[in-house]
Amino acid sequence: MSTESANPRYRNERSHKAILDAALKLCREQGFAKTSVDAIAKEAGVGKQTIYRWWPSKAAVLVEAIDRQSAPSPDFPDTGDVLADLRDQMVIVARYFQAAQSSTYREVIGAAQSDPATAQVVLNTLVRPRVEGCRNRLEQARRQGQIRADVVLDDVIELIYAPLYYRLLLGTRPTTPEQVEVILNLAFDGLRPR
Amino acid sequence: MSTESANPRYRNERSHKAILDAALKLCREQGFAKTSVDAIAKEAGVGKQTIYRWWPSKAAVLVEAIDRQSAPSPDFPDTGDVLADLRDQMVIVARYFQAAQSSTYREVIGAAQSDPATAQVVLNTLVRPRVEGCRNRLEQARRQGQIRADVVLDDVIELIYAPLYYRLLLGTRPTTPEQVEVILNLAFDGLRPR
Amino acid sequence: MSTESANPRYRNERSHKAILDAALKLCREQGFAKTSVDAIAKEAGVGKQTIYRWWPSKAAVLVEAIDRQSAPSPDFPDTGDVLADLRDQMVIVARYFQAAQSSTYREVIGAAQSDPATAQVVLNTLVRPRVEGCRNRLEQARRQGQIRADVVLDDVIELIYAPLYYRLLLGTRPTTPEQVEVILNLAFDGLRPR
Amino acid sequence: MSTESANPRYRNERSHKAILDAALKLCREQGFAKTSVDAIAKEAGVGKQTIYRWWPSKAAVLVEAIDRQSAPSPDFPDTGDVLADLRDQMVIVARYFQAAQSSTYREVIGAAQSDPATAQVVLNTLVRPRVEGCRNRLEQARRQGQIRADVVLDDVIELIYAPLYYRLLLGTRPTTPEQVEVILNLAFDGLRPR
DNA sequence: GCGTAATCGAGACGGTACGTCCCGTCTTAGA
DNA sequence: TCTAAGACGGGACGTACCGTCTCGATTACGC
Repeated sequence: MSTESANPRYRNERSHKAILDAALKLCREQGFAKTSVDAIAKEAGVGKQTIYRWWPSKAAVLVEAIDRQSAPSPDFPDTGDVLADLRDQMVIVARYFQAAQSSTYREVIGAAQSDPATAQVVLNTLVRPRVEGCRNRLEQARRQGQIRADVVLDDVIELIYAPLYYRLLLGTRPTTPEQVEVILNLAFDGLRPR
Repeated sequence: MSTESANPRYRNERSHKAILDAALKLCREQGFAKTSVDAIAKEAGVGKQTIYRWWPSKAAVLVEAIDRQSAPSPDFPDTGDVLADLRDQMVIVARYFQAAQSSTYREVIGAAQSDPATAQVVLNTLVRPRVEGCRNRLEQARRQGQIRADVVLDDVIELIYAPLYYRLLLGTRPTTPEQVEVILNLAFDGLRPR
Repeated sequence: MSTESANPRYRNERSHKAILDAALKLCREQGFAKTSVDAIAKEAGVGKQTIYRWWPSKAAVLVEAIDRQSAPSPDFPDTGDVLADLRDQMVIVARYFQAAQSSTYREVIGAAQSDPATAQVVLNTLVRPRVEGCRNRLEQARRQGQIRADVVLDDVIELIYAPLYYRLLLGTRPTTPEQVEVILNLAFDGLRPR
Repeated sequence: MSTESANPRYRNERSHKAILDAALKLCREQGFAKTSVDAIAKEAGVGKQTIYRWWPSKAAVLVEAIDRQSAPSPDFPDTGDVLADLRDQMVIVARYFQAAQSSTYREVIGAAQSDPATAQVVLNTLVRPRVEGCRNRLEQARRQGQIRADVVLDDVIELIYAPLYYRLLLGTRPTTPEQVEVILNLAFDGLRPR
């Protein structure tokens, strides 16, 4: 880990951008695991130290790059119909998980399993802000009586988003827009026979 | 990858067991990522070649070890009450995910994100057999009218197990028996206000 | 190498002194090889650029520092007895070579083996002026008939001083006042049996 | 430094030879200081670890290479005339010091100034065996009355060889066959006027 | 005493090399 | 004949310094 002082006053923005771009490009071409910090530095025309000065690990670089340039926006639609809004947003996520670029995201989450620092930054940078957006939207829906009043919203979020992550990370089946329909159907109407 | 012929006729069972034990022990002590094949071989008192002869990677060793000695059994209880049986089994899973030993499982799933071969073996050895047990139990429940007739069972399985994996792999909150209650409540009764 | 104009008019004497002191101090504490320019700059409370502005290399800094503050004076005693004067001066050198501080001198000569610029500055700053003093003294001695008339003085200087450097740089034996006696005895009387 | 066990039983002689050759070649081409261990490994078609397994440093590799393939033999001629034998052997040394290949030797001695381990290996491998040969020859000469009976032989060796090293390492003048004549003349006949 | 220009401390930068770790394969000697 | 031990070629790691550069801030000179 770096022992640098890293005063952001002196940060070179050109290099910063070049590193994020190079990291994403190399991961797209050969995967996160086969992308070395050396290679990112070389591709970005940057010294390796410059990477270690500003990020604690390769994974941290990619979390930032994914957050800025790859992952779906944390903004949540609001048309008044929570079911429709959830469907729209989840379909975006499902399509992102299906797309080639999501494999970097997948690998970064993989790396987080062995490195608490990476897990933190994944959670805080990639997951939390997007959960936040969803929670706000659900809060309003609950106020408007579109969902049960007695639920804990984070439980709801997990219930409907977790199946997408499950497929992404366990690779059981691809995530599809149809899956989103199924999830929302089951989640809203329940499993109990009527 | 090994190019050995690996005739199981010559397989030394003492070494086989020693390798699985050593692998689990070292992962418990220092994590999967910091456990090298060299170290497993040394700990098991075995040549490195012996490991590569029978498994394609460190992860594959641990998949087998976890399946045999660590993960919850694929057998599913059947008391006639599907909700109670699900709860019982899911609580076992939740407790396993909370326990220290699950971190090896977690890291192996992490490693699978960057290695399709590992992903395959995780899916086939660890996930599928346990999903199978659950699917059989749900099938009977559906026949008995305890859950809706129109659901696809794998979708149901994902709906209720995915939140446990979500917490395990994203680290949002610990998995607890209480979470199991919440999940089953939401999943069976639905989010829609009555 | 610096491309600065480095007009000495603007030279900050406080910094100049601080750099020489810091360099010597760090070399004393941890050796020349482990002393980095960064460390000298930090120790001296000076920017790195300030060092590179006035010296072409770390070695050059230390040559100046040694010349000013560490090495024996280039002045040569003259009592009329050349043998006694040589002995006195050589004993000073021998003692200096034995002292801890000489290890910086030793390492600088070592660095000069790989860098012609350093070799030049060592020769011109540290060696030549001291050889000069010795040559003048020998010249007078020869005029007074205290040594053979047909010798080339630089050959004599090498003959008697080289053994001290030999021990210093090859580390065969420590340089001692006794060694000085032996050298002068052999050099003046010759090896041939009488 | 290596923590390997380095059991010579398993040493690959082809690699051993390739490393020594590559090291000498690169030092000849670009100097010892600019020759990196990486470069030697690449040139030799060898992993870097294989170098660190058998030698503690780049300098140690070159000491062995120089001893085997570059430096004058430790064998000392014996024609019965010690002065002639010394002259012959010293001329070989003087010529070696003048030749381009000696610059590697020079730089290795330079590196030894900053690293006691290298100093040891230079002394034991390169210097001592050659001094030994000379001492034996001088011993015989003394027995035969060709040199004074009261001298310590190592002092004599230093007296006559040190000037060659002095010129080599301080770079005052090139070492030449003529210098050898001068040294022997001064050393045998002494500085005192007759 | 004022404006300009060079120096100053600080430290980021593109690079090179370091010495270590581990990979997966190959070799050796001995049971 | 198979195994443990471990050497091998190779690649990546994270660190230490190199010598240059870019910042504002300070300092010293000539007008």
